[in-house]
Amino acid sequence: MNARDENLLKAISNDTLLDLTQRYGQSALSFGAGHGAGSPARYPLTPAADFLSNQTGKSNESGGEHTSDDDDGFDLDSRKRSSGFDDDKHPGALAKKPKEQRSLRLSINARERRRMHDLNDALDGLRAVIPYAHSPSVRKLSKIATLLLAKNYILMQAQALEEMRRLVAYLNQGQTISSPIPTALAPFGQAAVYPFSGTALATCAEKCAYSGTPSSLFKHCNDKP
DNA sequence: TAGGCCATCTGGTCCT
DNA sequence: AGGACCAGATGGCCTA
Repeated sequence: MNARDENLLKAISNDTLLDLTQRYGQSALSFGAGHGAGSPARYPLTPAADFLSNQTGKSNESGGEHTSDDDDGFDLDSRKRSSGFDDDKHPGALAKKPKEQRSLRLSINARERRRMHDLNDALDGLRAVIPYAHSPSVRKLSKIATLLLAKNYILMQAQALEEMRRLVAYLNQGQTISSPIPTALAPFGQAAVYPFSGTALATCAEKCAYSGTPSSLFKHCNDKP
């Protein structure tokens, strides 16, 4: 782990996460929210895909699933124009390769693109279940911030569970078995960990102020204090 | 304008 | 052999 990551890790300390969690309660834990059907495509067409959409139009292939084979026909020049591709910096560039290698390379590129998109989808899923302010005024968590926040969230959940177990054990001491354990103290489930039923999300600025530790994690905050 | 974040391409390595 | 995974390089976009 490099120094930058360590700083980020400190920035997303357990205390900070506890604060966030207690502040936002369960409302921030919209499991699956915003990650289902109907959400706009997050990946604008790459030059390759852009080209393909034109190609498929020309070639009478209507709206089928995007496969790696589809990408085999994409136009190198269009990619070079708008995707930062530069033959000068890539001496072994695609255009100079035989058609067979070129087609193989394109298929590999398409697979890699899909793989990264899957990875990003998974990160979006993670963002959806960790407590931070999901609002239009708050920029999406960066990848590294998502991972670090998720890690601390897991640690916090484990800690909360352990404390809850201790509490239940303590309450059961000297009490008759007949008295039922309140559901709010159930050792499992969100109710035990999130007794707060927060409804409205606080602004990012409030969140940042509450956390007390302005950090690089909250650079996404666009709210004015 | 510098720095952060990101998408993409690419070649290498490992696995099935 | 083909696919998955990875890390480096590069350029675009956005923000302070």
